[in-house]
Amino acid sequence: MTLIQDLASRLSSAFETVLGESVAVTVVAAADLRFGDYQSNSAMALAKQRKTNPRALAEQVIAALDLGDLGTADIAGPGFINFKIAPQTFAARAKAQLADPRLGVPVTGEGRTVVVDFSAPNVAKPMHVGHIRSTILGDSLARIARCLGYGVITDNHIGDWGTQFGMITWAWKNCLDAQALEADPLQELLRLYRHASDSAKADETIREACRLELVKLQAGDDENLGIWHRCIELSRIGLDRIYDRLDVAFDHWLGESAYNEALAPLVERLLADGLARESEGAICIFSNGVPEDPAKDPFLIRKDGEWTDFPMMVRKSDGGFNYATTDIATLEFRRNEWKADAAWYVVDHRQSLHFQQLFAVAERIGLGDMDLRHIAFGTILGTDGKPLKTRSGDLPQLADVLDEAVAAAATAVAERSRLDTDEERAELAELIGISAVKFTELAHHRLSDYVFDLDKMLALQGDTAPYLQNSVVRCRSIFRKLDEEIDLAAVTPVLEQEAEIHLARYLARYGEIVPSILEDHRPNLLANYLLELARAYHSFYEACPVLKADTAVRNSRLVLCDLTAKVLVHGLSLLGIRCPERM
RNA sequence: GCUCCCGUAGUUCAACGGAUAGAACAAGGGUUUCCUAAACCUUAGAUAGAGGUUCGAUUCCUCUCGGGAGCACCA
Repeated sequence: MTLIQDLASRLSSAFETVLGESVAVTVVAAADLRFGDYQSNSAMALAKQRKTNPRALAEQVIAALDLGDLGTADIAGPGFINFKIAPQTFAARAKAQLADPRLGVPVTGEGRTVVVDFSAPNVAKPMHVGHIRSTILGDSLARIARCLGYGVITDNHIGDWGTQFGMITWAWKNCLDAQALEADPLQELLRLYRHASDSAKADETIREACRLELVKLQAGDDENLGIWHRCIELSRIGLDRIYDRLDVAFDHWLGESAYNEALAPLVERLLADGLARESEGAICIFSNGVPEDPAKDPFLIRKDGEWTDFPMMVRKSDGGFNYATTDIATLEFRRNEWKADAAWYVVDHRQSLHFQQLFAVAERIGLGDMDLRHIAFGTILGTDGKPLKTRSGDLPQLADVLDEAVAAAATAVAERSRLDTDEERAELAELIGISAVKFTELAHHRLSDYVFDLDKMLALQGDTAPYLQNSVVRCRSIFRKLDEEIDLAAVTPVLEQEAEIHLARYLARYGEIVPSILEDHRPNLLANYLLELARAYHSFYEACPVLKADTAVRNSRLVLCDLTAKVLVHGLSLLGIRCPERM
């Protein structure tokens, strides 16, 4: 049980005693430590409902409140109830936390299966910087959900069946450079794609030719399927290399092509059930009048002063399917085959309208009980403040960006690392460079745009991954210098210095932070927490010598060091970031 | 035109409707015979504007201004 849960439960009993009925109460970590460690606004909220005086209610509640030896409570302002936790409570918590493999993180997702759909690059095009967000964010959310006990299925729903394959196939047939393909397959595929894309843009007949290649592929044409297989195979090599470096793995790679067989029957069924109908030669799903407010209806749009249909198209007039069809089929598969209770789509915010439609369709086809989330994120901007554009083709490739990050980290390592061998240093540079990129992503609010600025990303001080990693290294270093075996599990810390209490206070919050991330799918809350914890540790480290202290104090502080290292390592692992032993 | 997202220190970011808006970078001043200075301590600096709801608003509502995105055969 976390401190918040403990306090809330005791407070709830006190309210029940006073009011004669059970009521919901809230307790949150105090924003300002001068007021205590935790606070509750419930007296104000409940007094308002009952039209009584909030301070008077709070006083009655505090009189009825049994905090045991947790700490003390008092009233402030218009009726805040502030809790001050006793140092020995924090000490006992630290001891218990150290003995707990979960470090105090509760299990909140047991029995629930969630599919996390993220990364999903288009095959045959190298990943570019724009793919960082979905990949890193999705991986972290999957790790966090797994930690909380959810059954997690990660699925890389790659774009391996869409329009770009028509283009690539056309270019493959018309201007493949076999030697270049041999030498550097990924670059040749990219060249083919760019060539076709540019040509199609400029020339109507080429656009049509590409479209026909796609139709042939989707109809099962042998030659086109052969080319397709070859492209997938080659692309996988490049993708795997990047996922390896990023330490990202998927349970499944069920791309759009995996659902090809399901699409035609799906559309027939939608037609038969009256959920879709023909329009201008295409098959579409229209508004069914729910919700009543047309502005909230994803199938309506305002045009020339009136609300007009904005249907979801499931079959094009040429008979081809588009990704709306695939997404519906994919969702059904995830429910039927994987028994998923939830699906989280970690996808660019620009697709929010599409997901509103998809989720509305899910309701209509009987999947309304699924918890479907579009976990949207903002745009990565260039240093000019404008979005990096996908179509232009001149986006920095992800692999190059990672190389640059590692190179910059290598410079820093060369200047300040205490590691001896070149091998260790190279390994550290790789770790720090990748960590810096990941942490930059995860420390931001997912909906905000951010400027992709390598220099800032790699400023290896302040609010960065190396700052956190360095805290762990400092913890570990102490234990390397310790020349005796101590059974820390037997030690009950005694907290006297403010820096010790402050550190213990933050350690106790870990179990409260991790579940809260999934309330709005925001790993940046964890990133912020870890920075605060690391700051508390660094301050403690400066103020409280460990190894030179008397035995009892030393052992007490060793518990804090060990627990800090464990929480930081665990928290960083939920962000997909590893820690070095030394740096 | 309509819909959605976003406007917080010079810069990059925080803040379930809570109290005196919190960090980092940059700027100024300090700290190392002492466990890793990728650190610590310290000074200065911000809610775009106007209304409204509320005991209480950066947060919710309305409008204005500014930035971005989306608007059926692309994904």
